[in-house]
Amino acid sequence: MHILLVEDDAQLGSAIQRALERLSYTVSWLRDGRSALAAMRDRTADLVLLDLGLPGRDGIEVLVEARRAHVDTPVLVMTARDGLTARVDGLDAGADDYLTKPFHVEELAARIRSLTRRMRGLAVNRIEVGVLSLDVGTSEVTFRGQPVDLTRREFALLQALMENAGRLVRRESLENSLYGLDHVVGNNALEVLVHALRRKLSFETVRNVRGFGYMIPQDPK
Amino acid sequence: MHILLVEDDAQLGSAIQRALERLSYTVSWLRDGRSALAAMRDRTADLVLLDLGLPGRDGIEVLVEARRAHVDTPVLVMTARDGLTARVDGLDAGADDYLTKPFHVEELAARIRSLTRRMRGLAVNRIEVGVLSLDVGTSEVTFRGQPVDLTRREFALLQALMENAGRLVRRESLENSLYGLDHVVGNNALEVLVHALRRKLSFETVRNVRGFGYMIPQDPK
DNA sequence: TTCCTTCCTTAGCATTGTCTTAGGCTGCGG
DNA sequence: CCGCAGCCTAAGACAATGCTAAGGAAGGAA
Repeated sequence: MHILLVEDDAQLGSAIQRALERLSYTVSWLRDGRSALAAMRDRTADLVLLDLGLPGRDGIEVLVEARRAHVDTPVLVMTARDGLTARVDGLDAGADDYLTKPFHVEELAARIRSLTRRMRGLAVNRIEVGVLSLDVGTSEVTFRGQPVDLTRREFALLQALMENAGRLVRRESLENSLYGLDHVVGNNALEVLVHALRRKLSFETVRNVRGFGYMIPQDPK
Repeated sequence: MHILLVEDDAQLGSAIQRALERLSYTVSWLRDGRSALAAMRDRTADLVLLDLGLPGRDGIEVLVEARRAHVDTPVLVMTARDGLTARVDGLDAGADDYLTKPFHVEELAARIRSLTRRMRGLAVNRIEVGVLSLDVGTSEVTFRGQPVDLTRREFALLQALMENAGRLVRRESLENSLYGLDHVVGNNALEVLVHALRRKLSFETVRNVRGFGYMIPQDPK
């Protein structure tokens, strides 16, 4: 998964790059419109994160130009809070989603996941793993046919685990997708969260692999 | 089932066309108002998907013109503008439903299904959820048999919730359909609105799911 | 066994989300 | 020009949430 980040602000750019790399995306960071356009024409990226406040050439122009060249890579536009019309223009110009600065890394990660799901064709809003079912759209979860009330964090954790059902999800990877980079949380926050989730489902549902992380088996009980 | 898609943006247009064809609709894609109007006059389409941000001739004009020519094909309007104004303008001009960009394909599919059902005369413009009833055409709302006076925003909120009765509607999704992309609105505007609506109905009718959003149960009290 | 690391569990407290009221701006009709 | 309806922001109260801390249990290695 290769992400093209187009952002002129050094601080923000490097922060985003680090955050995304920690989520195990490959990130190419470009700082101006010209090289961004060139890179988009190469079509090597799977997704483009485009800042609209670029110096010189406007981000919108880059987008329009790329679309004109039939580059159909999904583009997620980032814009400052007051760029009101810019946002609308961005979508008209062919952006697939937008994000208003400032945003949380968690939010960005969610949008990226949603976009990649969408571009893989059939937008699957529902993840089913045995007796577990999770609807990303309505945030509803059922376990053995019964609806389960989860908090936001619990939901995010369950989603991350269910998206990788049957496979081990590394502790580090979970912490990154739940808390992002800017938030340094204590090292047992995740454990507490796992415990809360287990209590609401069952204790066998979430399995621990000592020293590595957690997983939900293909056929949870 | 033949759908007329009127959209000038190449990227979005082809995306929608592909998505709809995958759902086994027949799609004719037109890129400008003039040919759209001509096609509507032919009355060969069962449904029209009309983008309001057309170049040259405005989408609204196309719609008004078609209605004047007694073309009564159902029209679903797509817009990137402020949710409310576009909604009012569009519906005034004779649209049957609207959708704010960006939207998910499933959302579009749901609206299309609902529109075709409605035009088959099965369900009219009325949404009924238990003791709640809302008429999209006349903007009338009754609760426990009594008519209720709602403002435009309150109506829009209630409609969004009733269309998803029994399911949770994300806060973000509500904000998007109420305020469109012009998201400069403070973050508790929605809460104040919910409060106003609850006061006019009852406080148990609109349920909150902390951290996610709101919902109206299948059987509201 | 013994020691050390990792994980589980509970409790306490700071943060955040939501509800509610109040106040002010805007546009429209008398 | 005034009054009113509609809808926003601001601010305080209060409860849910999610963190840290801390002690105990369980796994793994010598």
